[in-house]
Order: sequence, then C-alpha cells, then structure tokens
Amino acid sequence: MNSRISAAEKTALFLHGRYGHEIEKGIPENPFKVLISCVLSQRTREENTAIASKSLFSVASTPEGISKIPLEELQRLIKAAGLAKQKAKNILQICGAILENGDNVPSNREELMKLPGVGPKTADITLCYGFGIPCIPVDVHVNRISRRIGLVDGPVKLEEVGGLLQKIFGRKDWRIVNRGLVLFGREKCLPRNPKCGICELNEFCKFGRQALNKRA
DNA sequence: AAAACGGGGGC
DNA sequence: GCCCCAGTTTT
Repeated sequence: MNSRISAAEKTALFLHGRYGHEIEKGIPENPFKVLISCVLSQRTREENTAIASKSLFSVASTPEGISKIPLEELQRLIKAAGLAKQKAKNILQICGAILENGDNVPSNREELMKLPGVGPKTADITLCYGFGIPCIPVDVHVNRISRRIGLVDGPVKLEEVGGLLQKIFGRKDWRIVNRGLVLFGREKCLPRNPKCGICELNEFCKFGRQALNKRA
C-alpha cells in the first residue's frame, strides 16, 4: 500500500465529510453562469464575487441578454469584483463567441482557453462544475495543500498537478475535492500561519507533523 | 520571470 | 498603511 494513496484516501474522506454539503448550495446551475462567475472570481474574494454576479445576473443571465448591456453599464454592475474594466470587456467578447457558437459554451479545454480572460483554472472550473467533466482545477491553494500533505512531491510542474491529483484521488466527486481543498485552505491550511494544531489532517500530513514537533 | 490590472476588507 | 484575494495577459 502506497502511503500517498493512504493519505489521499484520508484526505478525500475528510473533504467529503467536512465540505460535501457545501457543494449543494453555491454552484451556478448552468455552464454559462459557471463560466461568467469564474471570470468574476479571478483575484477576488468570494463575497465580492457573489455581490458582482448577483448584480449582473439580476439584469441578464444569458449570452444574448448580457451582450446587449453597454460596456460601461456592465463595468458598473460588476465593479464589486474588481478588475472590472478588463473583466467587462472579456465577458462581452465571451458572450459574443458563445452566440457565434450556436449559443453553446465550449465543453473542452482547448476551446475554452481561446476565450479572452479564460486561462487554465477558469477553463477547468467550467469543465468540472459546468459540465461535470472530471478534472481538478489547480490554483496556488490546491498546489500548496497537496505539497504540504505530501500528495504531490518533487519537481512537478503546476500544469501537471491536476492530472496527478486525479490519479491519486481516484473515482471521487471532483467537485467536492475541488471545493473542499479551497475551503480547507482558507480555514486552516493558510499560506503563512497554518492552523496545524487544530487541523484534522495533522497526524498524517508531513507539514503538520513537522509543525507540531517543532512546537513541542 | 516579472509586472500589471484593482477595488475592498481584515489586521 | 500593508497584505491578500478559486488568475490572466502582457512585457
């Protein structure tokens, strides 16, 4: 039995138990809303993302509807999310591209990343939450947590971490793994001062054991 | 590889 | 005041 698999099992069980219920409430109901919400969320706290997306979707929530909103009006609607000027421009172009595509959001990574303001994370999140396609979007938090626990080790490039995690986690609910890792990172596995002392994973987490030993 | 975009909230 | 935020694009 590989110890990394064991750590992954424990991690997955914890994520499902602790954060599984979260998946039922906060996810937009269609791929388009997932995509737009994700663009709004870039470099932005969730609370502000929620304010901006609510503000926008209360006016329009389809590619056709949003593409009719003037640029300056759109900027005003989403300003709570920050980077509003660029995001508004991107959203209008994204809506235009979707309309050209028969009113369909692209359902593969390559096509998604051709859209302005859509990089690897936004594309993967759209695939995972919008289309239910198995993939693990990797941001700095997921990367940090995976390395601390020891799920990922050595000179693995950021782009390779997602695929590696998929293998390690096996047939789990990707949405819960994704969401759980992010929430866990925000609550306990913080970048600077992680709360290893009260962390449920500290006994088998490399970083956690080290931190606790240092304290004792 | 590093800077730039960016307003808002916590400390 | 300073730091950070489910990143992406440009230099």
